[in-house]
Amino acid sequence: MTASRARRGSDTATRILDVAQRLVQQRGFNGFSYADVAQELGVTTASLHYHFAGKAELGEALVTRYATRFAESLAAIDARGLAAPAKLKGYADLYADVLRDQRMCLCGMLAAEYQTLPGRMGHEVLRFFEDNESWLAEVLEQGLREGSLAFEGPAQEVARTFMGGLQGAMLLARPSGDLDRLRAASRGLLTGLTTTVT
Amino acid sequence: MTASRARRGSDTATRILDVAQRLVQQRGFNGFSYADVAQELGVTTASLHYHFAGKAELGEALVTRYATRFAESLAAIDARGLAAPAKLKGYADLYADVLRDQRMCLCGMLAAEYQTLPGRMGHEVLRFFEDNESWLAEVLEQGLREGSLAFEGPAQEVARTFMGGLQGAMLLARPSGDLDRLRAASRGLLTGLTTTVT
DNA sequence: GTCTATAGGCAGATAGAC
DNA sequence: GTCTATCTGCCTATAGAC
Repeated sequence: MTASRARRGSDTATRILDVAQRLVQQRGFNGFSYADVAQELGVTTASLHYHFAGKAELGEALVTRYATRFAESLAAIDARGLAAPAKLKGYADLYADVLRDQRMCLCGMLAAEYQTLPGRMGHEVLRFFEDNESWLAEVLEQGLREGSLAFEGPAQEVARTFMGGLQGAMLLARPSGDLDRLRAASRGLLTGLTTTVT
Repeated sequence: MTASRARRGSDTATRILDVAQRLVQQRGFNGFSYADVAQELGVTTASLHYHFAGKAELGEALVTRYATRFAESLAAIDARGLAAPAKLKGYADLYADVLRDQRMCLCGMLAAEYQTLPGRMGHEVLRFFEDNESWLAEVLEQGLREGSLAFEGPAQEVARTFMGGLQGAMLLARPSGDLDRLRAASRGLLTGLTTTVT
């Protein structure tokens, strides 16, 4: 897969992933073809098959890269040493970034198509959400300890509700192209967790 | 479209819609074919084209029927004359019904695929969500008047956040096949709106 | 690494017999 | 209403030249 390349970020494999990712986020895994990607890059589909054996392998690479980058973003939030509400705000902001260009979260889109995905892809999508849940649950526990957050029930359940709220808000905001809808939902979900007066 | 038929609910057009609806809810509009539906019904694709000129027309019929039925369910909730929290619970229960058979909400699935949908279909999907929003917003206002609900900001925004929370919960619950996740999210979203002590 | 050429299959769709 | 037969186009994928 073009292993030895000094200038990362612009070799062919990476550009294929970039275009394919955008297409999946906008149209779904069943809504784009090798031909779409090839045409946009000005190459042939045969060239794509050199870099990624098949659509399934391309899909796996997409999810893997996306999950890695997302984990890095979460680590970056952690590194700032913020209070729990600010961390949640940072998390929600990641979603706002995704919504630009009328994109859905890659894994949110793939979750919708889950039953049609190649097996390995499906597993990676599941893991993405589990990792998100774990990170959020930790932040929520931190908030409890700090007294900056208040909620009932297991942190993991609240984490899922929060993450689902953001995914659903993206899902509904995208058709109308209204970024503010996601922002409003983020605010609403956050205020439901924040202690009224610190 | 097979207009004159006494025994409604089992004529061919209806059975086509039933199978197609399930396939769209499970696999997406770009994840099923006329051949899939035809095979399951033991007819040919040519027969499907007799009832629905093309996939776009079939899709429109699917959304129209789904929206009509959903509106009827909401009217049924209204007819019971419940307090606002109970109405919201009734609304959330509609989503729980949908999740059975690993199904996504038809319009939630189509929202993901929005950018690939035939124009008319897209419009109908948008209208579905607008109608839902309006109904929820009214219930929320009722809750404010009753004193049974408490929230900040415009009712319409809260309605969107609530609806998005349920759609997102379905999206995330379906891959793991865990119905309880949706129930937990429903509870969480509701308690965020309910006045602590009446 | 990228190309041309092509295979083989499935997609949505239509014509016309029954 | 449903069928057979067929069309055209796109899809994923491969072989082999450059």
